Amino acid sequence: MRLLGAIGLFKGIKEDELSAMLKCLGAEFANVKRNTVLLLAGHRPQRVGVVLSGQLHIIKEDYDGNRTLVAALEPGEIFAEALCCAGVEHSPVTVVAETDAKVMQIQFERILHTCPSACGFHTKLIENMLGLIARKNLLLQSRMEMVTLHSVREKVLRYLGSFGKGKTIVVPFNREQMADYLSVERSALSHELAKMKRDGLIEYRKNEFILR
Amino acid sequence: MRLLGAIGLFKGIKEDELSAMLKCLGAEFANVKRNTVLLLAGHRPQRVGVVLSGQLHIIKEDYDGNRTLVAALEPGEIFAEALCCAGVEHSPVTVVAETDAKVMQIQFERILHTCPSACGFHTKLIENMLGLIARKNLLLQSRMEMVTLHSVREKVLRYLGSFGKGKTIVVPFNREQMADYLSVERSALSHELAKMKRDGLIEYRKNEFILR
DNA sequence: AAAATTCCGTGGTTTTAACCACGAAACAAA
DNA sequence: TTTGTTTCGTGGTTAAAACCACGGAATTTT
Repeated sequence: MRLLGAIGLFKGIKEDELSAMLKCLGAEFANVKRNTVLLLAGHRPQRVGVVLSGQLHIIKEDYDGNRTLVAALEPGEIFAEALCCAGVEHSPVTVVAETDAKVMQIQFERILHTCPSACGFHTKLIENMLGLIARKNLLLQSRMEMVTLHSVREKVLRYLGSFGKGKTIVVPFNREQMADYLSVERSALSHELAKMKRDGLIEYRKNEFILR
Repeated sequence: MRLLGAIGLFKGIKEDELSAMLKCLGAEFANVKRNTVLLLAGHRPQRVGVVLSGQLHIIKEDYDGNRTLVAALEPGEIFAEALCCAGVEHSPVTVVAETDAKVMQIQFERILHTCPSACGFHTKLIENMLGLIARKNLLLQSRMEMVTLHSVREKVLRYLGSFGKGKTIVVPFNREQMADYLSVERSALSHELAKMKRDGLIEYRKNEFILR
């Protein structure tokens, strides 16, 4: 369980406190097979999940039946935390194991409400959760600003600009993913990048960019 | 201060506890003139604000100097809470009074960390804050899903669909605002709405819609 | 009621991005 | 090395949305 210490949710909690805490929180560990459903759309999210190994997918089923991938979760990431904190009754998404995986799940109630023995880590845990969700908030906010720009060029400039000018930027995406992130079509992105290079605005090779 | 009891942040806190709590939190009240800056971009957000009267604007200054309005805050709304919770050092936005206004500001530290006298409302307050931010999160998430759809029609269907089918939907926007929200151009939205009416998908008069 | 202002729909034009198809490069596997 | 597979750029076409301009309806102000 070396991983646990590195998870944002548990930041600042001493290694030797961890196991007592997990017991107090009613943490459950599960080795799940591919395609196991960890949270079903429509149900009430009551547990915060932590991915320990493998990959989970967050799936949204449209009103007319077609599925879209909302996110892919890697080890160390957590899920259902915002749903729990918001107190939603019916989850809008399904969480399913994309590969065989190991998952930890914690009763949300036990995080929030101090236990009879008033363990010291509750406040820290809540503070961490608050920080995580707030940061996700800001990320969503800034992505929204980017996505709502009105041209591919603006989006690219904003995106690269967020890293800073002049220096080499290693974008953590391939073209397809970058296009998704900016919410444009892949080939349209390629076209625009080529134009911007011609116009002397940027240079790039693969996923390394320099903003002039 | 009747308003305070109705604010999400203070939900569940008894009326008669409120004033003691505010003292404990170091709440400061201010009557500010139009154009007063309440939080300056680049500075460290340390206080959570509550609008008591008037209107505030959240402004973002682009790298190249042009200002955009991120949000307009009405009485009862709070601001800077996500920034504080995320622990950001330099605010990306400025908050400024658009009209003369009355504002309450609370030291974030005092919300988070229980005071020496261990007032009982801290946990409740933090729980409320967590809920507010988590819900904002989900809102952003679902708006993102809408905004990233690839046609005006899809956006409209998704938006109206979120209210439900068959019944009369009173959209809380005029056309311009609705277009902004969907991130499309106003006249393009009008065009598409007209087409959708012709196609028998929707009916509408002004901001009242029915999704068939 | 008249005047002014805001809001909305609509036709027409232009610009842009989506879409499609394909080939070369990069990379991985055999 | 050959083969297969994924990734990316690019030309050409089509579809869609942005943009513009205007007029009438609706609303507010005087």
